[in-house]
Amino acid sequence: MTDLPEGPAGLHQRVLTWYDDHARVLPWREPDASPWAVMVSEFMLQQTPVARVLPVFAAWMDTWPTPAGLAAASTGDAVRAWGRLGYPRRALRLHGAATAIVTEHGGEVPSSLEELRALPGVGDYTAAAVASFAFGQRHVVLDTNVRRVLARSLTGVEFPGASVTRAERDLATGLLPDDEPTAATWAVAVMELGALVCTAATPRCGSCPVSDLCAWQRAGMPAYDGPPRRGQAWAGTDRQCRGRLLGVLRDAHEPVHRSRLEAVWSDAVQRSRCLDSLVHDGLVARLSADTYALP
DNA sequence: AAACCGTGGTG
DNA sequence: TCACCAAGGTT
Repeated sequence: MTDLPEGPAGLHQRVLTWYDDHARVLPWREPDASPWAVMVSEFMLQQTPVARVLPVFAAWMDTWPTPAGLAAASTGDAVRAWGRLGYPRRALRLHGAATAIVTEHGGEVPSSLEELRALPGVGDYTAAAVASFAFGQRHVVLDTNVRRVLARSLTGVEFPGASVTRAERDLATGLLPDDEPTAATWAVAVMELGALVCTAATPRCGSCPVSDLCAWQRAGMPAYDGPPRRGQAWAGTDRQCRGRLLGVLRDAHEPVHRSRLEAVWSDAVQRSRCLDSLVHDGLVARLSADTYALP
C-alpha cells in the first residue's frame, strides 16, 4: 500500500511534530472557535487564499456570530459582506446552510458527516473538514493540499489527477491514524504541510519533514507529464462580465439604473445574458424594467 | 464528466 | 508579463 520503510507511524510522527512547530495561528483554529466559525471559514476558503479570507471572516463573524443571525439577514446583505472573495454564490449557499441549520437542526451546526453533506454548498471535502476540525472526528479530509502531498510523497508524481480517484481515497483512508483525536490533528497537519511546504509551484523540500522518504523526491523530482492542466479563461468571459455587473451593485447602496450596468460592459448580448443569469442565481434582484439591486 | 463559477497575488 | 494557482461545489 504505502511502501514506507517505517510504516505509516513514522510519517504520522514527523508530520504531527512538524505541525506542532509550524502551524499558523488562525482564528478558526482557536480553542474557542465555534463549529459555525469553522464552517464559515471553510466556505470562504473554497478556492480563496487564507490571506484574503482573514479580514472578511472577522467582519462576518462579528456581524453574524451564529447561524441564526445570518439566517435572519437578507441574502443581499450576505452577498455584500462577502465582498471580493470571489464565487459569490458561496455567500448564497452559506446563507442557505445557515437557514437549514436553523430550520432542521435547532440552530446548531450538525456534527454528522451525512447531515453536513446535505447542507447547500457542502461537498465531500467541506463536510469532512467541519466534522474533523470542529468536532474532532476521524475522517478522510481530501483537499488540493492533501492530494498534492500524497501524490508526491507516496505516489511519486508532482501533481494529483484532475479528480479524486477511488485509489486516492483508499490511500488516504489507509493513512488515517486509528485514534480519533490524532486522526483529526493529522488531517489538518497534512493540509498545512501542503499549504506551507509542499506547495504547487515551488515546494520547499529543504524544509520538509518527510523529504527523505518522499517518493517524488527519491525519483529525482520528475516533471509532471500527465494530461495538460488547463487553466480557466478569463478575459471576455461571462465570469468576468458577471463580476463587473455584481461589483456595481455591491458597491452601490441604492438601486442602480441599467445605464450604470451598461457602462461597465459594452457587449449588449453578453451583458444581458449575464444579468439574466445573475438574477436566475439569486445574486441580483430586478426591481423594475430598468433598475437592479442586490436581493 | 467536463464546464462553469470570481478575484487577486505571484514567480 | 502572464500563466498559474488558491481549504471546492454544482450541474
